[in-house]
Amino acid sequence: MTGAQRPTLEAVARRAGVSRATVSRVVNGSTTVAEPIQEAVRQAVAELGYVPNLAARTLVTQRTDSIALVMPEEATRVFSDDQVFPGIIRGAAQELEAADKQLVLMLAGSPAGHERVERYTTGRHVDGVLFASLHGADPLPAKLAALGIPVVCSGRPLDGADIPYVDVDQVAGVTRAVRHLIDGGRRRIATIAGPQDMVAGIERLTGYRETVTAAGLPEMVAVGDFTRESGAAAMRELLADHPDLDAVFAASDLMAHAAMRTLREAGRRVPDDVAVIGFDDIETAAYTDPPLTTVRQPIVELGRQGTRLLLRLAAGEDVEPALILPTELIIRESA
Amino acid sequence: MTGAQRPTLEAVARRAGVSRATVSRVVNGSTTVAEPIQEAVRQAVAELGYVPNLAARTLVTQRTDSIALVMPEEATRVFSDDQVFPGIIRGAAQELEAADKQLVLMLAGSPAGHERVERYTTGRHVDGVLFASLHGADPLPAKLAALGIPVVCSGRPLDGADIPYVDVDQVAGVTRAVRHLIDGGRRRIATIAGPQDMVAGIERLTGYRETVTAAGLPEMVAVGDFTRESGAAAMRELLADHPDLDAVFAASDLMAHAAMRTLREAGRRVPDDVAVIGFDDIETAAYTDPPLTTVRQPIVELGRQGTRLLLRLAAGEDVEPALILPTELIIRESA
DNA sequence: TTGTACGCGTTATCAT
DNA sequence: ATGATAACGCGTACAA
Repeated sequence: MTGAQRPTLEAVARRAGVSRATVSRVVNGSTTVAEPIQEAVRQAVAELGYVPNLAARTLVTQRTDSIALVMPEEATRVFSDDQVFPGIIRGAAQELEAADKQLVLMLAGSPAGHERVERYTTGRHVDGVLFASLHGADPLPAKLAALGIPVVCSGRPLDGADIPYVDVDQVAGVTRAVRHLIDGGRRRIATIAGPQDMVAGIERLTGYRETVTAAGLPEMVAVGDFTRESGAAAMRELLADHPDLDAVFAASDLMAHAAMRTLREAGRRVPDDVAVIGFDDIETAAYTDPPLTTVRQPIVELGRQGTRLLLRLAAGEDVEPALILPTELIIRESA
Repeated sequence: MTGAQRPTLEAVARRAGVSRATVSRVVNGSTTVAEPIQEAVRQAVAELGYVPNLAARTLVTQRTDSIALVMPEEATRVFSDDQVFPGIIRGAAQELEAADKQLVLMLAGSPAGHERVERYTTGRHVDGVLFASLHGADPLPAKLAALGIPVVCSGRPLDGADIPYVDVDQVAGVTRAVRHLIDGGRRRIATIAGPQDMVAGIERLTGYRETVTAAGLPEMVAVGDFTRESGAAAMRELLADHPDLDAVFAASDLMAHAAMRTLREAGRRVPDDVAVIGFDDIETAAYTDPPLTTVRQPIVELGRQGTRLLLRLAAGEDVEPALILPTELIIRESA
């Protein structure tokens, strides 16, 4: 029982004994239609099970009622148990639901994928584009903005493009974490930094550097890419280079988790010998051994606010150039 | 520098000195166009930066080139560090990318959300719908199928509807896990079951029951909802009811993780006093203390295969009624 | 307040 | 092989 012709505006009009235009008005909530007629139309709509054809509507209104969420897809990272990207998806979905718009999810990992995203978004097939933290200085956001397409980034764009963005106050969060270590008497504080082609990686390292330097303490840095594997490798590197370290700030909880395990394997006790602090506050953080002290970022809220900003932009409003959300230091037992 | 009119087929045609129809043919890869003309058209397309208007195309072709991925959204579950849903998203995205189609993500948690999904999908705004594991006996898949809309479920539909689905062999996976416990000499094997309104929860419990019963062992069951919190509560319940248990099979890694912690807090050693096995093999499983023995399910592959099935269905092919993927017992140190 | 008529950009059906 | 031309379903000036 397939292809039963979908009813069109025309069919509803016939049924209700009015013109297409009137039906269109009722469907779109115009107030200039007499009440009894509205009622008749609504009845016909219900009887026929009429649903507007979005393609036709888009063709004339030039709106698609959908926005794209673009995420970098490193095969291994985006959907490991890192909760950052899922959190952003969820926040965006919530906000779009309220606005009755669709979420088109695009992964832009491979060059082919990136090309595809570019084709799709520049083709104006969406009303706006929300970029989740990109790698390097991707020129696409600026390109879209130049085309007049609403764009918002999650995380400050690295190429300095003048694109509205939402982010958490990375430096402040890291500063609080490192201060906490210092206040706890730690003096040889290392860091496992995030990837230096992502703004979150860069800023968290900056926060570390500024804070230890201001305290007159030495810098000890190893670089990872936010994953557990990289965290373990970085921790081994730090232990080899600085066997006397007494604390580690890791730029992600996953790296912190792996670092704790590596420390234990090396015979160091956490936090007695080495204190560890992470960043993110993923759910697992409360279940590590010992439970992880970490900097919580409101990741779902980031997705929501970014989407809200985008919707306002798409509605033609002026928006603030940046929206910075606060972080919170969650003190558990690892530091 | 905004709204610069997008070039249309008409503009390209003028530029290339041919008709709209010819440009359309070239753009859509028809072979019946003379080579030199093809070249001229392609040049014009490139110069003008022409991109087809999808709405116009959809209007006439009746295809949208997008499919919907519908997920239940329990505020807490879908995007916690459970990797099931992100994994399905990723698999679907990969497969759709290859097919050059878009992924429209819809969360159907609230009644309002569910209603929205229904409106959108029945409105034929997508070429097909992939449902991620649903709660209870949702009538929507069957309703869509009755409308002739291609539908595939991830996980067997609970209402017995005749919808094609993909799933892993839950019972076989659980059986292997419980057997492993029995082979290791365990005789008082409890389970922390998943929610009994989801097919994965039901089947994993079935697998447990069948296996322990076949071995002449007693059943000890507590029910959770796949989350850590519920796992901890269930473990406490089991300890209270059956203090002499010597093994636990948990229907998710998150619950297994929490169970291990609860066991330790109760003074039981894992695996010496109580062996623990989970289900999923999320990344964290390798990093728990001790590392978790678990049943791995190929979750990304599930998303891929489901999407592939859906695409074939949308292409008018006949497809097999079900596709069952194998699981694998990953033996680590908890059992 | 309601209806008429046009146009949105594309593909498909015919002729040629 | 190519070009007119008619849909596709809707929103909206404009007319009544």
